[in-house]
Amino acid sequence: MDTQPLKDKVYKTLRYDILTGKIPGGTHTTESSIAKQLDVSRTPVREALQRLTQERLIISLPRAGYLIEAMSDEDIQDLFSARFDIEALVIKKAARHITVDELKQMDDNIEKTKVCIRTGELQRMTELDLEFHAIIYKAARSKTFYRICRNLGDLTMKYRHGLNLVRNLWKEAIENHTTIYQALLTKDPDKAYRAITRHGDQARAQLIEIMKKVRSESFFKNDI
Amino acid sequence: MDTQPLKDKVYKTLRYDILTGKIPGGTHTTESSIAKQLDVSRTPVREALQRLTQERLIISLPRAGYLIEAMSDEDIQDLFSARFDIEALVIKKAARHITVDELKQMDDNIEKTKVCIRTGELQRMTELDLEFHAIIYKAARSKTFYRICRNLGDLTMKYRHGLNLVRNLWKEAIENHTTIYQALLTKDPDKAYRAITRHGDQARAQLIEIMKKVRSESFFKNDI
DNA sequence: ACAATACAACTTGTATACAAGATGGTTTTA
DNA sequence: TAAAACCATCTTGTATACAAGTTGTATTGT
Repeated sequence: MDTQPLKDKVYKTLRYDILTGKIPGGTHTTESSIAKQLDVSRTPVREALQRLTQERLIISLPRAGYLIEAMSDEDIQDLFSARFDIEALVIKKAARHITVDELKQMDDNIEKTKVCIRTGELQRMTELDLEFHAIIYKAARSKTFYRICRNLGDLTMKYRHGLNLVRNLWKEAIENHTTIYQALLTKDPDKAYRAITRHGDQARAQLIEIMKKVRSESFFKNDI
Repeated sequence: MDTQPLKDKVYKTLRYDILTGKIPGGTHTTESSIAKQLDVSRTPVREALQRLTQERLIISLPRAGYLIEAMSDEDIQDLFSARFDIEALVIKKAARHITVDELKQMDDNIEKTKVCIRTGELQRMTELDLEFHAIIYKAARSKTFYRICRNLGDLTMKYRHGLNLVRNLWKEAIENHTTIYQALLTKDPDKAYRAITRHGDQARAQLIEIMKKVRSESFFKNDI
């Protein structure tokens, strides 16, 4: 589409680069430098940066540029906990409303993910994971929860990036997805609740593990 | 403060006017008209409008101005349900972490509200209500939940405006606040959970009642 | 009279010029 | 030599000019 406004292009570009870690947390940047890089004026860049600021992906330093948000370990854990707390709430609703068609979509999603694990398409796997959870959000039949969950899902994406490095963790995740799917098949809210809670607990444990590793690695690097 | 950027002033002004209903839902407006009214250029207005668009308070019509969001009854109920579902989750956490100082703040808040009910300061009552809930959000010790709850609280504010007209409803609300406070005093998560759930159910019932009234009134008006 | 086309008046989208504040280095003075 | 003041430079903040798209109306032709 040629008709897409520049500000949206800029927004999407920056957002993607931040969420995938291409622009690492802690990076300092300015409106002009981004404008120059993307060959547009400052105006669309300003608007994109403002949206990202509101989404808490970057921090505006008044008259001193912008900083790519780097959450503390504590904040990251808080984000993950909150996300799964809310998803646990949401899945109960989803269990009551989910349709056979949506269950079919989940099943397809799981099969596709299995293929991706074998072929090692990391990027695609992340997309499929987002999609899987989005099916649940949608099945809950609440616009408000859908919006909140999508937002949290996007935010966590940034910090889940380390997971891509460990093949094993994806296997665990897909097992959990299968369990969740089976629970939803029976339309039992409590069963689904337990399934997603386990998924969340494992994800959180993995996160802490990875954070430890990253921490110790960078510790060594800084020490040399 | 003279140092406050114009865009922030514009944002706050518009936001307040929308949330309090001074600018009614469904109103159509443009960047230029707002700029003229507030005697600033379009630039700060654009940025304010964009923030509000992201917050779902207004809708951007590409090259055709802006529309003040007017949620459907269904969406409003969804918003209220989601808000109290999440608050129920949050208050369990709050019950575990709340300090005596915060409990004192709640107590003060309740006393102040009682005074306001007698004097009939509607504006102040709304502020105190937001404050009461904010104490709970804060006591949950989760930045993520705090952010979500504040956002939902602000959004519901707009649609709670009808409540101001009915003195009786405020009395019910303050009774519920007292119950919640007492539950938190005992630091019993489940008791607190039950208290806020009741508060939510009543608020939702009141909302439906008021929506019916508004609906039938406007029905008559349109019928003449 | 009706339909189609063109134009005029809106709208937002984008670029740019300039204002104003903050920061850091350099120069000057004690 | 050290400290203070000033200025150059970099940042965002704001205004404005112009581009481009959309819509509705008026005019013209059939």
